Amino acid sequence: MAQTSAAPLTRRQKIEQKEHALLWAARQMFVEHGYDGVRMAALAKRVGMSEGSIYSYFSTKSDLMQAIVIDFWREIADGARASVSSDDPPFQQLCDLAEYHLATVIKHFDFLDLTVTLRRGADDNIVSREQLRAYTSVFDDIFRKAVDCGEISPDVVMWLVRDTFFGTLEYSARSILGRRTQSTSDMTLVIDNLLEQIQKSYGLNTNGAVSASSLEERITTRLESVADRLEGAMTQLARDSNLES
Amino acid sequence: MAQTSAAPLTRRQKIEQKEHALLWAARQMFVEHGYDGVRMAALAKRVGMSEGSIYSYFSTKSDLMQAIVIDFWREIADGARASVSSDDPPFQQLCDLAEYHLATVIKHFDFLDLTVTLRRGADDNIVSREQLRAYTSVFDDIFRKAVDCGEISPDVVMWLVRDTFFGTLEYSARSILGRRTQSTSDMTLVIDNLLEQIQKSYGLNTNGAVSASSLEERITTRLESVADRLEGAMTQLARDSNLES
Amino acid sequence: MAQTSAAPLTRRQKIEQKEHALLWAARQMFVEHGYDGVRMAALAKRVGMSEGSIYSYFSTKSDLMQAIVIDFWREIADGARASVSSDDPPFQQLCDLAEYHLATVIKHFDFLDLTVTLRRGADDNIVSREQLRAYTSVFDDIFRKAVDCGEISPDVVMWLVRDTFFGTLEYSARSILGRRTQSTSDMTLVIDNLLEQIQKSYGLNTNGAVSASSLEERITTRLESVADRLEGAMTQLARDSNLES
Amino acid sequence: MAQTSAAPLTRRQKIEQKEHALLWAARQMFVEHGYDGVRMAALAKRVGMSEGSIYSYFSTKSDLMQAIVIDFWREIADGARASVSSDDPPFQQLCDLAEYHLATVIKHFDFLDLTVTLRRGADDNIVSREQLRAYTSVFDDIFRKAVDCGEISPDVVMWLVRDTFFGTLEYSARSILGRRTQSTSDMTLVIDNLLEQIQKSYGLNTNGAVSASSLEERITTRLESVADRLEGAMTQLARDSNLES
DNA sequence: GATGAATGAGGCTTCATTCAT
DNA sequence: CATGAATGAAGCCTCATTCAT
Repeated sequence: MAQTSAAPLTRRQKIEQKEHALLWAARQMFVEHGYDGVRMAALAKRVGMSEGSIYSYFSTKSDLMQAIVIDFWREIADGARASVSSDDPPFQQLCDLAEYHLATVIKHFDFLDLTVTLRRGADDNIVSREQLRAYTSVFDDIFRKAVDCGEISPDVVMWLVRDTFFGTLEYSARSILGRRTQSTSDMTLVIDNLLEQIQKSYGLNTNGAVSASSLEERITTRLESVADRLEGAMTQLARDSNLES
Repeated sequence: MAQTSAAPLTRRQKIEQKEHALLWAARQMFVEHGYDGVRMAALAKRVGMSEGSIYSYFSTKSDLMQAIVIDFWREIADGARASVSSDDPPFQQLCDLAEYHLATVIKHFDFLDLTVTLRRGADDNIVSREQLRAYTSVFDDIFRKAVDCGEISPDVVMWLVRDTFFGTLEYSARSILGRRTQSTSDMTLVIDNLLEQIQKSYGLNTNGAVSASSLEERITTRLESVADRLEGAMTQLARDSNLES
Repeated sequence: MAQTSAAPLTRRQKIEQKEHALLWAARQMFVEHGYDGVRMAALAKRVGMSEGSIYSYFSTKSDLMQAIVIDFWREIADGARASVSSDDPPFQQLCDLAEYHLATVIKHFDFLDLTVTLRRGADDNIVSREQLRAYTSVFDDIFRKAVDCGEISPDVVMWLVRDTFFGTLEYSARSILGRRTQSTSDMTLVIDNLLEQIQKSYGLNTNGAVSASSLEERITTRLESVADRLEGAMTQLARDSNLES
Repeated sequence: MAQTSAAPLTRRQKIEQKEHALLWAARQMFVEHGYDGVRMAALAKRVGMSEGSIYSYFSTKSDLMQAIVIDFWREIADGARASVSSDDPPFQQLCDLAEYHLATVIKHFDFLDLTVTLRRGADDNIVSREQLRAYTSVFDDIFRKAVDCGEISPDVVMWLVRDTFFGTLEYSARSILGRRTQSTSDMTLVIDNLLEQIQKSYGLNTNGAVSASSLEERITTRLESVADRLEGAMTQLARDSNLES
């Protein structure tokens, strides 16, 4: 805003602009033709650069891809966070997140597919697990809040629900895309069904079976949470040690 | 019949034997290095054939891959069918199927991943959707029986449950594999949780058999899981430390 | 005739029969697909032999081709000799030979072309010059007789006439084949023209026999030719118009 | 302009220079070893490029060959036109053309042979008939002029003479090359003989036999010429009609 | 003898990356 | 700094010929 319309910020800005164009064009091409289906020469022509220039932005085809993927995940992670309003009750937030996730997976299916494809790049792991974790943490935060609010029983194992949540949505997305026509009502159906299930199975306000969980149960749950933290700490420790070498 | 057990079945049998060996070796290599990562020359050397010979069995690298995938799906579809005994009540069958599926997905994760990768093979669709349908039909059959038996409400939309079923299991498999160590108790946890959810959400008799599983039993399972993970993390830590030397 | 109908002359005869079938099938395939376009495997299937068997008749693909070519040349050389009756005056014989040659070149053009192709087989000269000489000797014999008879001046250089003779006919064949439609009157035209030229240029008796052919006869021939060509052009035009639909 | 004569014309010129070298080297090798006998690797080494570089000039081995052939025909067609001086009487021009053609065919015999070989390239017609027509048109032009000048009888069918002309020369070239030694006197002999024949058979100024052609003869000839034009017009019409679709 | 599976040496072509201009 | 021609290492596949059965 401090910048008047005609003021050309040569240098840095121009460069970032080009990098952006490059990333965007590359992303489209990768989705369309697959990683191996894109030739650097074709990409260069598409963005109006020379092949050599691309290499001044990203030193490798694989690097370029990685940058795209990172951007993508940051983008949809932000979207996920934005899709829920922290004022709503956690359950509503979960519902919003589900809606966002399903819609996103369907919209960017090809790209996600490509992403998966590249988790197998033998030599160089283009897509890391970190990016995924950043995304799922949105769910985790809401979930923990739900527990705090008493909407969900504290002895529910989070990862079980998380896996059900994302697993069901992802598979449903594939299933929906497999059909001839994608009706939004199918999406609504999936989300309602999923949330209802979670509500019935783990919710507190219903007089469900889970509420009968005994004291012992709670004890083990706590133990588990301790184990979680311990494990996390240890893993971190191990990783740090490795990186030093 | 004129031929005793140990007799050499010249000609045809020998060839089938070789084809089998070829398929097997190729499968291993594809899983290990990915489709594009496998060079026909390397494969030839691995099975002890010449490059040219491979082409008398499969006229194309892509053909070979396709044969492998078809075999694989037939194999696990058969396994799925065999994993359930039709005498059991449908819910038990679903439980058995879940167990089989989760175990299978975990065991053959790399291969399945590869399979997904190839669904994007632009020009030639190496992996068809038919094979998948043949597999999921096992679930459908059981589900329908469950409805007939009155174990599941007749107004439940089958594909919703199917997507939840496979989606949860698949994602859980990824999640489990993502951890340093795979404990069988985690798998049990996932399956119990899934089935319980289905039971609660779609079952007709609320006081179902599964929920009757004794509290002690479940506590034990949880404890085992916690112990497993701690142990795993520690082992991993130790191993990592060693690598530094 | 020494051989009764049902008497199977096993061994030698059967073999020669097979060799004949092989040569014939190979010839057809070579003409159709060119030397390099024929795979020994395909040939084997076509004649109903195994690949290995072929090699017991001809130790090399190139050998096989050579045998075919030799047979071919012997065949048409015999045909050439048969096309002229030694009772006729030499000039008439030359005329018959020309007719035979032009017809033969047109009929077997593809094969002759193939033959030429192989004269360039760098390492192994599949088609030798001997075969050609055996063929052209038919011309030479007649020519010499013509000189002896006094029909042709003794101081004419034979090879000059021979080259004119075969050269004109071969090129004309190409030229005729290049047209949309092949009319026989074109062939007659070419032959008459050629012989008349030879007559005029090298003949001794100016008022030779050929020139004695009645005027009416020649006019008729010309008219036929004109009609043929007009008809051909029209047919072609009609056909082309149809293709537009 | 700022660039002196000897200055290096970087970029484009250098490339064209390389392309030229490539074409030339390839031509030599193709003539020497035949189309299939030339390996791209060997060619690359010969011109001092890398294999890959060749493909940035010609996207295919076949393309390369085609370019060579086109160049060749343009070259000799130009040569043919240059070999005759339009000031000379047509007959002299024909004589010069014959000399040029015979010398050219002998000089480039191997290449022409190769050219013929490739007219049979099953899938892709490497050598088109157009190129040949462009060449023979030189003859046609002179011939028509000769008719106009009254050197040749107007009722002579042009293609008959054309076929005799080129056919005789080509065959003679083969014949001369077949001999141990190529004497120029043989070439002179062939040309003199050919021209004399044409002179005697079709020339007007001699009191040859042709001049005796009766009135009827002339009538048919005229008819023929009419047919020629009609045919030409029709063919053209047909071609045009097709191109419209 | 007949068979046809096996061989294995290349052939053409592609393409990420570099580097002289 | 940008350019884009050059590189060159493989990759997949073909096919005449052999030889164990």
